[in-house]
Amino acid sequence: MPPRTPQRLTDRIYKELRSEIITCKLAPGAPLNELEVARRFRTSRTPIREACNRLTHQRFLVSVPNKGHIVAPISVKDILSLYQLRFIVETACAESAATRLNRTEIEELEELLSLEKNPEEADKDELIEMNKKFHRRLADVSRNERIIDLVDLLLLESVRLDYFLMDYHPSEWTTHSEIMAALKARDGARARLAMGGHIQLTQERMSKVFSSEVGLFGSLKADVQL
Amino acid sequence: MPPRTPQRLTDRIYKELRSEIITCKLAPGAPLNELEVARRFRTSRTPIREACNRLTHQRFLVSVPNKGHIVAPISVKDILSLYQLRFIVETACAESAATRLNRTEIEELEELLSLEKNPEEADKDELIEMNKKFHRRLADVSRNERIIDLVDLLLLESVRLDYFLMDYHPSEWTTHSEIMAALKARDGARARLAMGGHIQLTQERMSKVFSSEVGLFGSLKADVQL
DNA sequence: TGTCCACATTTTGTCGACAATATCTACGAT
DNA sequence: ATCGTAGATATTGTCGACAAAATGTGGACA
Repeated sequence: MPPRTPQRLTDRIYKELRSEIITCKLAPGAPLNELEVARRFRTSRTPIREACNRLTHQRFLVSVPNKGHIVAPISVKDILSLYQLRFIVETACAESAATRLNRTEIEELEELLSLEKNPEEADKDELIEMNKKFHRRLADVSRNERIIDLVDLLLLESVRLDYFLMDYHPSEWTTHSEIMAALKARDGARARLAMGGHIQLTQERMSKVFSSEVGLFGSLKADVQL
Repeated sequence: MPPRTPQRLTDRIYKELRSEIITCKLAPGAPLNELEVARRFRTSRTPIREACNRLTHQRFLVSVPNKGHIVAPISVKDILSLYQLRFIVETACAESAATRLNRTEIEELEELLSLEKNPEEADKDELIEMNKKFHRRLADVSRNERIIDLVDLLLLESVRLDYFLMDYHPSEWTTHSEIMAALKARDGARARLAMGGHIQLTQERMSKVFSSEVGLFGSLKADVQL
């Protein structure tokens, strides 16, 4: 039998739209017309609607009943709440991972991070992807599907921020070396602290860049709420 | 103008179905036929489908493409993962709430808990509702919509467990007095510990009752995975 | 000139029908 | 007798059309 060709339109469109939102090909705040999207994908509105519903519940879209959808705006408040939740969940993941990772898994993680040995000359898209995978794998060891799905979603939102701020982004890079060291030392408390520091640092840079650079542009100012 | 009469069918049906699942009027593992539900609500399948999609993404249903939906089964693994996530998120909420609650809010919480002064003679439904409100309000003070929505969802799932195990449930009641005391003392660390203990205790009781009592019934055994 | 109302337009919400897919059953070949 | 297969059946996936709601526009009237 063929591997996996037949997929639901809904799923295909969902992934496609989500990807466009994450990479900011669909800009934050941009309106999304169902009929228009349907024409673009050459389908009826039904699969579009289902995809939009999913995206709305995952905060990639904002929908007003009987009015329409817009791509979720980005605000400092939003950035803060996102990283606050990541802090809470991922520090817990890091702590438990420290005692549960086996040698092979640790080696895999380290190999993954080899990209950031010289972050200056690495491709930004690759760094973003690597970062996502690293955090994702730490969530994986929880073996808790709820946690994995949650972290996955939060990481996707973070990636969207990465793409959104990429142009303004100074090429600073928050490394994972301290987390890695704590994991190798099998030190849960230290891993928790390292992860907490990592996320907090990332959040501070993100919100700083966002409020200082992006806030200056009038067209985007509407999305900024203090 | 009238307050808010006109509501989307989708929303109405979503809430209705969710409520039936939570109260176990729709039993775990029971199949859900779209056409059947549509006939029951006297609508077309469209609003049903949208409601089912939402319920699936919130883990109230399990859907297999081109096959159908069943009400999400309950397993010990599931109970553990639910309470593990609640532990992570709600301990953080309790800690920050301890320093952020004002006097009025503390009084409101205490009044809410007056029901459990003598839990033996209280109505079980009321206790369940009270418990949900208490945890929900602690999440509220985070002022973080992501956290609030997440806790809300996890609480709804917990309530479903309450209803499911209600018949087998010994009338033990895990009080909130220690949490309340820590909040009144404005002691964040203590509130975190108290909340952690509270959730862990609840989880232990839940999974014990589930595996010992429910596991004995053949019709339900299929849902139990270790 | 400003306000209000009716109508036209646009967009989402719902519907019934049909297509695609999976499951079940009966029949036939070995 | 068993396995495989072809057709029948049931259920979900997709579609195009219509209904309902919200918004925009123009004119009548004070």
